[in-house]
Amino acid sequence: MQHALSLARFLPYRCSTLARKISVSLSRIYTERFGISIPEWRVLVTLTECGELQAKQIGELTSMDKVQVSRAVAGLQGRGLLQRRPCERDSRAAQLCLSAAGTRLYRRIEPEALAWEESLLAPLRPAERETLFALIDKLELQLAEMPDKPAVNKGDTEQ
Amino acid sequence: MQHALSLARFLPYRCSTLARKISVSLSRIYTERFGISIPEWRVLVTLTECGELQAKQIGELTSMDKVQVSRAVAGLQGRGLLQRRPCERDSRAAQLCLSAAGTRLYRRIEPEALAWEESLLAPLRPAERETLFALIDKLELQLAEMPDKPAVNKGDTEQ
DNA sequence: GGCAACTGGTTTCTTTTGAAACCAGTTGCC
DNA sequence: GGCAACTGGTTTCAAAAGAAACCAGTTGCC
Repeated sequence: MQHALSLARFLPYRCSTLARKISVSLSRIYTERFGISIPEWRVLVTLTECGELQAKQIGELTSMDKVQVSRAVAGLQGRGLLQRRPCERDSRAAQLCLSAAGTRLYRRIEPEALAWEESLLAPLRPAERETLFALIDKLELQLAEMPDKPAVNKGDTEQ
Repeated sequence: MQHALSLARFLPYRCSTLARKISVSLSRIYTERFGISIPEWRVLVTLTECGELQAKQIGELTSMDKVQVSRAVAGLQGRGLLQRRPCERDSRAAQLCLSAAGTRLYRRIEPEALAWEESLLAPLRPAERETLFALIDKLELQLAEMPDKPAVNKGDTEQ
């Protein structure tokens, strides 16, 4: 049969193993030496980028669900890397930002993370890098528009 | 600072979230309706492709470790989808292949999986698809060659 | 033959992840 | 005001993943 499925040419497989290998290799930089998990790392990046955010916003920006964000925030706060300030508009929520120690830690990790990424992207010319990100953008966009598959979802218990 | 890290342009993040979204969406096809996990699915594909293999070979072909393979194989065998035959050359190992039921099941899932992939790749022209796989190949190759430890080489990375 | 090192594969234990229940506070509506 | 529906965030519980111990069989070497 002419279009038999082969893992080597099956995008979900290729994408998944590539992502896993990248994660494992990169996360050594902040996991082994600084004890930062991947979700915690994402929170660090996002708070550095945006300054002060609520947990929900972090979730939206990082594509993590609220449980992951909650745990990452708790972890960072427990080590004094993050501060929470009550939100006056809504007392359920809190405004989160990095502490001085958190910012210092981030400054130490960031250049190494960027250098690692650079060494991964080394074999790609600038145009190829653009193409890569553009293709990822297209795929994400397409995913968002694809019907969420089989039968219709009934009770939407999303809260 | 000119090259501040932003998640949206950080390949590890983009790749990881893309892979996760793809997996979640695709795996519904075989998880919800057929009770097949992702590792089990990979074993199905690989055995269909190769006929008869030992667990170790499956692991190499699918980038899964031996624990994952062992569990997936046990799961499939438990449902009569896979047969194991003792290997005469080495009685520790077993020759694995799909049973008739396993092959039938696979034949039902495969076209749906391919159709799903096709709908994901729909916005990409053939040349773009080639480019995408070529880029993934390059990145995997580069990953394999990168030192596995955070050896810090500042600034260099030219070439 | 016999012993040590090794390998294919499974099991056990711990950590991680995700789903759903939950709590506290807010909003909308009468 | 008061009640119901909702939302931000945490906790609890169960499934999944990974590391390391383990078992049984094989290989190499004396």
